[in-house]
Amino acid sequence: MPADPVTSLASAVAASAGAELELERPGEAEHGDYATNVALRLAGARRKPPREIAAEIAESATALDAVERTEVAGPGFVNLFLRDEWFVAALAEMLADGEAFGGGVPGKPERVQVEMVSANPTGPLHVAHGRNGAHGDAVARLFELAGHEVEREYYYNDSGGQMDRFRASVEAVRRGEEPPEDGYRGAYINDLAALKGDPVPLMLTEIEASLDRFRIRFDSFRRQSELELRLPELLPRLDTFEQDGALWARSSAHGDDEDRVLLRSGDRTPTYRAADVAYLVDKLDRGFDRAIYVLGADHHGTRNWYAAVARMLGYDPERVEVLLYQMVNLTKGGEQTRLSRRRGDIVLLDEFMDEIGVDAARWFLVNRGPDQTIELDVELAAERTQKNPVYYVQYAHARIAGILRNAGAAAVSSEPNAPLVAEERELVKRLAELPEVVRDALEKRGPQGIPTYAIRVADDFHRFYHEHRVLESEQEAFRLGLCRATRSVIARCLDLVGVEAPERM
RNA sequence: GCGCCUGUAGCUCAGGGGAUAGAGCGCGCGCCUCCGGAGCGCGAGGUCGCAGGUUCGAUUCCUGCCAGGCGCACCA
Repeated sequence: MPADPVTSLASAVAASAGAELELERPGEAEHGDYATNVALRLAGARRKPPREIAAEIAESATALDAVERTEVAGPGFVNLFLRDEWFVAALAEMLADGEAFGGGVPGKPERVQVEMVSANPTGPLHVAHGRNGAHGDAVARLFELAGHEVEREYYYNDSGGQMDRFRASVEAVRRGEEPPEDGYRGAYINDLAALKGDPVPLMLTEIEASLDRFRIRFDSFRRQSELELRLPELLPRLDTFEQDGALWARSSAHGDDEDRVLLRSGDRTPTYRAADVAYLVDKLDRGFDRAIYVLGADHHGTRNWYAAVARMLGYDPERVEVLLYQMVNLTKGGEQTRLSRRRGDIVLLDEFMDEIGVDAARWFLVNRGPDQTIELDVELAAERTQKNPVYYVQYAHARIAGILRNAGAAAVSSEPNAPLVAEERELVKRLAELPEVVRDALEKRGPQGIPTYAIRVADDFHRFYHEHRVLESEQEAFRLGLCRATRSVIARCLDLVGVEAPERM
């Protein structure tokens, strides 16, 4: 089992108290290292005053080795004050775990597929696609850290009206003509026209290059045209009906918000929704325990469609998960006006990365919860790029790397030579939070807690560093151990959001 | 009209049934004989949209209302 000192302590306290409980870090130092509100929760059921229950729990917890003393406070909180031994043991566990600290061994390891970005290759990626990828990739990394097997997939439409217009536009330019009225235009169309062959794979190659730069690698790609071939076999297995000359899925009867057209009236060609059916079967038949769709909130109307398809086909709908994220709203110079490509404003992912760098770009796009619309002032983002907290966190990492470089072959140990100082204890407690922070982020499919936590870690480290010397101090070995663990935690957090952890800056 | 999301400090946002609601930026004041000052400390700044409800306790949960965003295609 990977180290999780806080949970271990909580279990120990729970055992002595005879009740499930959680520990939290009080806001005030006088309230101890950890506190629990079980007594308040139990008061109703046990029909006893909370402070009375708290006193009993406090009494029994005092017997624990890790606990120096306890107190009952406020309406019935139990505050725990821990001995140095607990901090020393916690650090030792973290160091023993090394890179694995924060990870997990799931009771039931899953094969997870995260399908993300999936922009149709009719043009370069926008910042909104960046949010899709940043979010999806972070969730994927969380699953991996938790011990699951993850594959990243990109799905795209390579046939149909949109792609026809795209190809026609490139062809027109190649003939020296203007793209059709409803076609695509722009510098990239001219660039594609200068190359030979089908523009779709050419465009896809460029998209892949952008994503590679954005540090997202895909394990597989799926094309709509290929999947559609299975439709004649699959559609009869669905709950369908004919109306107005079209074939409909009766998805509203299976949990969807409405029915969907599968085959158009007239030419009976399959819709995108029909291709969804083939794709879902394709995913689930490949044996993924969990198929995750990452979709922009403008697709929220179809969030129940996928599970409905799974139900109609007899699959467990629990295997299908739709992650929604809100829009990215770019403004410039504080004005609420939308950006326009025409004005040469930044809306492309590549331009965004040019402007603020890959690290800040990844950070900005997972920094906020997926349910929150991102309001981004491009001017400020570029101007304040050096003030971005991402650099604050990276700086802490580089600073520690510097100390460890200077330390050379000096001994590293989790055993202290003297009583721990407040900053050391605070830092250990902070590092010990990682397993829970990671679990929480995975559970809510919201990686925004990671950057926030990373800032706190950097904060505690900088404070510790400012107050105490590491090298040539009487606590050198212990503090080097603390540095090593801190660096590892920061590196882990940065990795989870796709940001580099520099040795130097 | 219906559905989803959001309303927390000047700005951008975390948080979330409990003890004095947090961060970054911006603003004000301090700190470099010292392992990296891309740093540290202190301060000003909030009726957590409004009104009810549940609860010993609500900024957090529920309902209604107000405001904003996004959907409601035989586009993807």
